[in-house]
Amino acid sequence: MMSDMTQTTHSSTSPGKQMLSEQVYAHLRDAIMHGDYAPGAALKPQDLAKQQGVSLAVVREALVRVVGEGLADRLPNRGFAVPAFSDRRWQEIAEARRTIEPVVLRMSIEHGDVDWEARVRAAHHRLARTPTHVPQEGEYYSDAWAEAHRVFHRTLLEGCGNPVLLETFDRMWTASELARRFSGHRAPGRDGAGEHRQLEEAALARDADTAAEVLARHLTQTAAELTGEQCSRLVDQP
Amino acid sequence: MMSDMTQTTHSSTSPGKQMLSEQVYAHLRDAIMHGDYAPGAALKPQDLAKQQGVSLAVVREALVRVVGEGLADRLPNRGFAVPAFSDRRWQEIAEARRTIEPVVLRMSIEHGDVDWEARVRAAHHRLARTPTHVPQEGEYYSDAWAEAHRVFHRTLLEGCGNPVLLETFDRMWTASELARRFSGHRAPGRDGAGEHRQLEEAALARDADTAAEVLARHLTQTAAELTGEQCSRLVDQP
DNA sequence: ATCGATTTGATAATCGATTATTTGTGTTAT
DNA sequence: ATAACACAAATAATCGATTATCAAATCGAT
Repeated sequence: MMSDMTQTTHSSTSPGKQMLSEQVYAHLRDAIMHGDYAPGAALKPQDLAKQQGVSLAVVREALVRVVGEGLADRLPNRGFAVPAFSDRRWQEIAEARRTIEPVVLRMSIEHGDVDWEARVRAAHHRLARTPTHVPQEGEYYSDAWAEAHRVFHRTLLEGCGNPVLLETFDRMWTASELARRFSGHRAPGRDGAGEHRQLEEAALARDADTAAEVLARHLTQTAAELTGEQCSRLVDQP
Repeated sequence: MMSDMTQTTHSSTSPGKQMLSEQVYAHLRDAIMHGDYAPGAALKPQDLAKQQGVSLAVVREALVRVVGEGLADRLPNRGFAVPAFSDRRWQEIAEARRTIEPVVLRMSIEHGDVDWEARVRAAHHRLARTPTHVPQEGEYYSDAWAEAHRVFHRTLLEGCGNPVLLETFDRMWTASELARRFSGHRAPGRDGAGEHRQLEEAALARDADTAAEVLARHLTQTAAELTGEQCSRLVDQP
């Protein structure tokens, strides 16, 4: 793909002249989250350095950051590797989300202002209008939908106004998406769109109880899908 | 079996051969948490490298990790620095803990087994028997007590059996301790020991409601002390 | 032939030096 | 006197090469 090798282009606006390690880090992060590497695959600094046209040091720095975010494992003296999520690991992540996110959602609904309401509406609109799949882009959810999905769930919680809690959400969402990506899961038959609409409605109606309950069910069902893979054990959601 | 012929370069203590970056990271982490650096102080890679007798690369790697854990800030092209916590930042951390920890404590009390009960007893015993202050060690809580305190609170939650939730606790505890260290707070007049005993009793009695309530109050009061204290000694940092 | 010790190839970890950026200082023109 | 510019010192970021370590392949003895 296109790699911005431009050295100190101080003219253009967007591409920016950030630190090299930042670019490499972002690239690595996106690649892992996109599923470009198989679970358990080794992330060899030398290959990455050559491939990105940078030195070992910057690759190593990026890798350390990636490990810090849980997007890679570090085997002592054996280099870095894409984490291989076990079924148990996925369950733990899902349980953590079920434990924390409903509580934060309650706080968000209590504290959120009008601007938050508007952003929730906007995020849901974008999510609902984004196609979940695009044929050209592979078998999994489209990148655009995955991002809209993340933004919607995050926006729902942003009313809490607490950066620490939102950062916790970010970490868990990242881990959750990575595990989902590796679960080899396909689009479920369940009505995700309906659940999202319910969430939006309850949030805007300031109905914290309903919203928290819907979110908990939403997360429970998402987890059930992935672990009980071949299960046609359908969801009770009308 | 191969005997330990590998005599590390100059390491005196037994455990021996870790990665250099790991040692430097641990040292840096402890130093920051101990308050060896003033809030906002610059962490100069060159100085640290010389001081630790290692190369810039390992220091840089350690610094990146430290930044990832929130124990340092990274100013682009301006190096690393100890974070300067604002009053607002501290409030946010405290609120996040009040939001999450009681919920996890409930889960812990529901799921914890007998081994967990034993560990809670042990942790509380150690905490109660450790002096909060030692004259020689400065004006703040003793290192031993701080560690016992952390272990007690963590053990209380460990019954939940979810590493993801415990990792969340670890991050928040670290941030909380760092902020507390920088708040310039002294020993409060409140009965912290009594609260801890209440927590232990409620947990072992499997009284989730009481335990969660006591924990929430404990965290609220801890936060109130620090922010209240700062009214007398003002902090100008925005 | 199998088990164990040893060599070997690959690569992770580290280092010393180079380049690029920022900050502070001094100079000059308005 | 002030502000803008240019220069200089400090240091952050990066690079190329070296050393240490591990895993697989090889060899030898029972």
